[in-house]
Amino acid sequence: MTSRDLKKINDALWEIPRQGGMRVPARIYATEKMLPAILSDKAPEQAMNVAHLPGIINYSLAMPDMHWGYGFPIGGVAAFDLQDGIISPGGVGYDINCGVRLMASNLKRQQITGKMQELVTELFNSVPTGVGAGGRLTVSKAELKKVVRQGAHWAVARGYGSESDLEYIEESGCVDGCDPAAVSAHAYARGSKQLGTLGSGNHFLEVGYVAEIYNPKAASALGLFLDQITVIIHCGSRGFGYQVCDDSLGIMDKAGRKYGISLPDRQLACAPISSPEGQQYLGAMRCAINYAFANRQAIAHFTRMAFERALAMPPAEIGLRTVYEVAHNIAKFETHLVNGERKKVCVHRKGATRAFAPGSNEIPAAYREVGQPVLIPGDMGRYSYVLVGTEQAMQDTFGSTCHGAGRALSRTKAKKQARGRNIGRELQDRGIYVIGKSRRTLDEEIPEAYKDVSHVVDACARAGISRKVAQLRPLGCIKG
DNA sequence: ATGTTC
Repeated sequence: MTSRDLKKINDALWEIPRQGGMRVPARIYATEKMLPAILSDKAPEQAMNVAHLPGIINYSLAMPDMHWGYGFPIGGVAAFDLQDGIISPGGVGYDINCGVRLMASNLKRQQITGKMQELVTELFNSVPTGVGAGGRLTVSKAELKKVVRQGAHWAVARGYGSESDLEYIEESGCVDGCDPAAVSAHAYARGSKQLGTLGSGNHFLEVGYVAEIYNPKAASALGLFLDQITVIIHCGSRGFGYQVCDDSLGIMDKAGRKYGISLPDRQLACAPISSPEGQQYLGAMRCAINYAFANRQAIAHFTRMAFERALAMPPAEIGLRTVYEVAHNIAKFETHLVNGERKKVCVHRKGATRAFAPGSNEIPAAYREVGQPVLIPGDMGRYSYVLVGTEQAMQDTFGSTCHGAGRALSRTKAKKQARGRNIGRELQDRGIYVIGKSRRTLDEEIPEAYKDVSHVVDACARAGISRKVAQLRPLGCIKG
């Protein structure tokens, strides 16, 4: 695809007109400068494919961090009519409820100078990390059924973190409508040993600090101040969510044929929301959503413990509280304004973040005036961002924005570029102490493997679908 | 993303 195939809507928004079997146009959020990289990938074609799906409302949307994914593009947002529309596992992704928690402390950067190595080591020893990591917290299948019903509440009830965390998690850390009977024995078996584990790939736990504030009023509402020590936890539903997704694909493939849904790409396999197959996936997916909420809640607890041990300070002095937690691989029923009327729709966000406007009841009371916090991790070496949602996002993107930097290099290309280098040492020279479980992951995750997240965030700000609040910079990190 | 899986 070339830029000639796009119609310019404004400086940060482009449209692929409806053509062929597309039911709606596709819209890409990006600045002109970002277009060549976006168009060099198959992701725009995937956004067009999504526009073919039954019941899609308004547009097939793609955020500036879009790139190629399974069926739907990563960075894709699509809402479907509850009567005529579909639910698709490819529109959620393999890592169901992959998401990000931001924690902020009472500490200033200067207070932990020289302690980063100890702190990161303690974190690495406290949070199981890497492919197949598990074992810290093992639960029976019966207990796991409670986990998938209760989400983060399950973790808090068992002493992992506090009640006050729950208010600051999207959906308060638990969604309704889960169906534990829709989850396979294999998924339960995989999930039983993986609560409180980080995983691998782009998942990480990072200690950083507030480096810049763009919006003092919003930063103050979120309790953020310059040089404040922060923690970002990025992970998902581990083998449990993966298995739920995998189990559903075969079922969806058959359902597509049964209901006569014609697809431009088999990976868009889906079923009508109202069908038994659609309901089964929704029930199982919601179990995985809650599993991920419980997972991040347990990790947050281990993080607090590690801080206390490494810094030899009491919890009140460290003061690590949850600023907010977002999901960025999820499908949810939400009420949006469609053609001037409030309507409940099924929003798929795959590598995209909810970004609700000021005033929404879904936002914690303390933040309601400034909008929903949106947490955008960058790469290991540069920076991450805190944004807030806007009214424009409610009107244009079903209350959604970007989710991260987006890959610039494939894993294979990144590994090739990292050959002969010592990535840990390079990052240490930049003042970032990293412990990685495997050298391979560290190589795949070199900063150059990612686009500059500031460009992504600026495109969303320019389009008006979120506002910049603060920039965070890394000091230490653990990786799978 | 996942973990060694027809």
